[in-house]
Amino acid sequence: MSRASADHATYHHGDLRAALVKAAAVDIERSGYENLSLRELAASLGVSRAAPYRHFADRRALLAAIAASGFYELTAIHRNASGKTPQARLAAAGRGYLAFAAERPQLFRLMLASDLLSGVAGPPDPELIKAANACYEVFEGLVAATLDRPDDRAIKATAIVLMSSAYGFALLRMDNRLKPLMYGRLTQTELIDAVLSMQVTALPRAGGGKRRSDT
Amino acid sequence: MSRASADHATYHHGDLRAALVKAAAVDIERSGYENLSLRELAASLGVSRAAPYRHFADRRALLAAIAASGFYELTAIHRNASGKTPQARLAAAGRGYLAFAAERPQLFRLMLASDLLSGVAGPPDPELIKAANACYEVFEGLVAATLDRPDDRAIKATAIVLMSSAYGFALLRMDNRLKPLMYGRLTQTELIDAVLSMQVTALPRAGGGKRRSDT
DNA sequence: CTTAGATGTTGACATCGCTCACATTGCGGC
DNA sequence: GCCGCAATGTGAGCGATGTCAACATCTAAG
Repeated sequence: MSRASADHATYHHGDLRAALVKAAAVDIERSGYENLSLRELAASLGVSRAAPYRHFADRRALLAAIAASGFYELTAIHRNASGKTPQARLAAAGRGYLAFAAERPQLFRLMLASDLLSGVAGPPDPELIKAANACYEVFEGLVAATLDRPDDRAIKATAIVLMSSAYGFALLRMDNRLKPLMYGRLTQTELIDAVLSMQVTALPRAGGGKRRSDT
Repeated sequence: MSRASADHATYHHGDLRAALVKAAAVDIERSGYENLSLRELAASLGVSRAAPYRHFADRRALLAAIAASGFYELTAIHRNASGKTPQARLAAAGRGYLAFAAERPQLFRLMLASDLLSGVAGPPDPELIKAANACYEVFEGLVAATLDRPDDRAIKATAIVLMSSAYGFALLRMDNRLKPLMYGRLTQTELIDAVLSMQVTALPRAGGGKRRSDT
């Protein structure tokens, strides 16, 4: 039941499925999901090359399972975000989200920027869709709690806009891509504050005003 | 055989390098950059499978060239954004950016969400870095023009926040991932308006105020 | 015309995802 | 206890892929 250790020669592998997901997640963080090799992965776990196919239909299915587990984790982060006010809870969730993306950038990229959910390389895994939607709904709940008059349109518009900001910033920040832009000028935390406060500033108006920018 | 019908062909295959980039971009839009096959690509152009290696060191180099050409195009879009006021020009550039992402989602993903710039699977291509930086700088210029007192910190903070929003929204919107969330409630254009107006609302304060959100 | 360099081809190799036939283990029914 | 069945792991192998080396061909310069 516990994680099978390499030294213990077991009849069969303890829980190969879980071991595969775990080891693959580590591999991915090292070299990106595009470069994950199933054979190499199997070898590193001491099983044959065909063994993974007893638990996953194909490579995409493994990646989908990894992504789904990532969404479960992210959902828990959102659920556990604590604070005295709804705004504080939302901000805490946002920081948790950005921390998650910073610590596991390649997993984050697999979850939200791969072809797994796009359907361009085959229909998306149903469990993955469910996991991603569940994560979104928790976030939407956090957003709804911060609105004074939470009608559905305002909730969704605000949630999507906030999510876009956090998502885009998380991806841009990864791999130190932003670093050359702020040498000695802006620290990461200053930037995060800018993102958060900018959104909070604009928040009350979101979805409500018909205010249009001049085209 | 199926020679390229280039009437100004100088030697064997006209301009194979450009033909490769162009055909590969089409292939990528159909099935994602992860599933691009060099051999298939070469065959579709009527050349042998080793021919591409006369122009690109490896598969990554081809992908990098495609991504770079995408950045050139995006830079041109930003440069050509027209409007009466700086704000209008910035908004026009934003719409062009979102339109680009909507029309060529897989190219957009390759440019901004692949492992090419991350360095996790080898050092990034220098030309690609240059192309991406050039694109950013044009955008930063558009942002700077909208600020009243454009000190460097404010410019960079605002540019990054705006870029994050547009970038995240573009990626979230692709593959109709947002569609289930707004059935009969929000149209795409309404959402785009929300993103833009929300940013514009918050814009004057960005990077300037020490205003902190309650944590 | 000659020749050097650029461009394209053929053959080969290692690796990859994936499948199939077979061996082994564990568990539930007798 | 025993047996059989389903789950799990193995090994060999197929087709496709990225990549390289040796060879062939064409262009352009001298």
